[in-house]
Amino acid sequence: MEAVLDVVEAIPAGRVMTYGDVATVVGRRLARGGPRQVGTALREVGAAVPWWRVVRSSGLPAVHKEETASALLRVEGCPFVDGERVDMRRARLAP
DNA sequence: ACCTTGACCTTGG
DNA sequence: CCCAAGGCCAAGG
Repeated sequence: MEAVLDVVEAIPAGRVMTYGDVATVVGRRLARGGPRQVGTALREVGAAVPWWRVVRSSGLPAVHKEETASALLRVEGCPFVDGERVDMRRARLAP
């Protein structure tokens, strides 16, 4: 869980990573519950980490604060498509 | 100890 | 592209 936060903090502005990717990078050892636990961890820590740089595999931001998230991402210069989904091909940080 | 919930993912219609 | 089903597992009641 500690590792998860590190990874998220390491995401550069304007880039994003999916929950699944984070779980993969961290490894099954620490991200035991897969993507779900990543989300849970972020919820616990609150605004201490740039959680808005973590999006779903579909490219849409997290469900509860999608407005805020997309806004912040736009400010950071993250590429979008259709005006809402993140352009994964460019913004996705390689695992 | 059991049950429910949930910032999700993948696969198959 | 949209929907449903199954899997995953930590936390909280």
